Amino acid sequence: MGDNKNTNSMKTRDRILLTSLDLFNLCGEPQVTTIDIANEMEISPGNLYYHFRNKEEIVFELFQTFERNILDVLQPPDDPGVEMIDYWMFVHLVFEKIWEFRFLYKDTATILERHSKVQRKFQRIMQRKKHCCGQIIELLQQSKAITISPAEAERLADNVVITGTFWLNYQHIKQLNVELCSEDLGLGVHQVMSLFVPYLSQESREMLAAVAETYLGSEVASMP
Amino acid sequence: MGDNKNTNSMKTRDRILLTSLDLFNLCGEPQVTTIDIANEMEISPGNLYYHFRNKEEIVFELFQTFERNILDVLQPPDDPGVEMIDYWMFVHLVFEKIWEFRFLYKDTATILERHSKVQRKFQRIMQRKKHCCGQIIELLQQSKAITISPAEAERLADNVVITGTFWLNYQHIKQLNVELCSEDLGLGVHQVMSLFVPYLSQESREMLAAVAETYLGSEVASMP
DNA sequence: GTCTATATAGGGATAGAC
DNA sequence: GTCTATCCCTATATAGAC
Repeated sequence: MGDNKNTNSMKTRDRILLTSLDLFNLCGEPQVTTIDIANEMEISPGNLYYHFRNKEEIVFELFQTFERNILDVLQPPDDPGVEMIDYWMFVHLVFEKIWEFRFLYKDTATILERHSKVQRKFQRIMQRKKHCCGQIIELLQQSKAITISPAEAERLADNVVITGTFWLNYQHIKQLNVELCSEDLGLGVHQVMSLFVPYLSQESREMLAAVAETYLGSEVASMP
Repeated sequence: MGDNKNTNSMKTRDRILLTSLDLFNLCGEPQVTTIDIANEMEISPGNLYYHFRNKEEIVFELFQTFERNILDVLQPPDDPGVEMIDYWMFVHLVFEKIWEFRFLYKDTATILERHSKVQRKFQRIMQRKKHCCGQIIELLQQSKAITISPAEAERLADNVVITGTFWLNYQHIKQLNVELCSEDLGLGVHQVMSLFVPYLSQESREMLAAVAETYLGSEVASMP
């Protein structure tokens, strides 16, 4: 039943949401029918339609949960004493939240096509990601950890968002047979952080390398 | 009828392929039915099924054309006298080919889901992109235009492929109302090239900036 | 709240005439 | 090669009993 605690004691409405999320993440939202969801839960399709007008509404509700969660996470560290490890953890949190709702990122086009409300919300999340990235660059610059021109900072922010948004898709195509799991997310974090590396001071670069070593360990050596 | 010359004098089979390509690119492959294709061409659905067993076969044939084309393009420049502009043009050619078959990149997951043959082929195209990128880094290093460690070169190559593969998706979400057109591809090329910038020598960096100026002109100023 | 049964619609695909 | 007619299947969604 995936990572979520989905027990029979829960309200049916919530169980539908959790089961849908699991199936969507596993098979892709377009592949999962309302019947599939009902079967998996061992309830009748009629029951499902008592709780939700249609499949769209399930997707929309899941998206709203995602939106609340990710906007919550997208508060970059801003203490004066932030270290490289804090940035790493921050990116990791974002990746974990995306992982939890990865079906939204697997078939984004198809899903956004249908609901213009979700379109704009998804767009705003990406803008927010970029804004966060800008703030982080600002911070790094203040602490002399990075040297970068405004124009390059703009390109860097876009590249961070692109890699942060599509790394899962990339990895999925790269290893079609191997099923990715949440333990592999560190590789994505590493990939994103690597975008900052050439701009970092020698000192910060070494600190980042140490963090990567800690969090990836041998994994980094076995990367394809 | 899009960019392709699709005239009534052509063989029906080829007209089906061109019309499908246009509709797929315009609306997304999952949204387009065989009926839509037949209607657009003003032939009967039965006629379409005379030429193709099913929709899958149309997609597969289009994919094969794309594969031949892109593998043809993915030969990085290797003359001793290559300049920054040659790399720019190379990336531009890749973007143009992807643009021509952009439906494959818009709903990749859904499309790959169905045909395991296409899966492996698409995977190989990405590997090839990365290989190309590696060769380019090698060349740049030989001509002293770039300084980069092997580990960083590996991350850079992945980032280049990610941005090269998903920039269209990114741009599409970013500007949902505005319809992207092939004239905007320069922005994607610029985004990819920006990944190399921090590693470039001062001289090469200035050359690249000049090329970008020429090919983007005022466009670069109006970027969001 | 939950079930069973069923209506509806749309897309994929075929048969057979021309 | 092309058309018309039609079939089948599957997914969505509803009605009404319990």
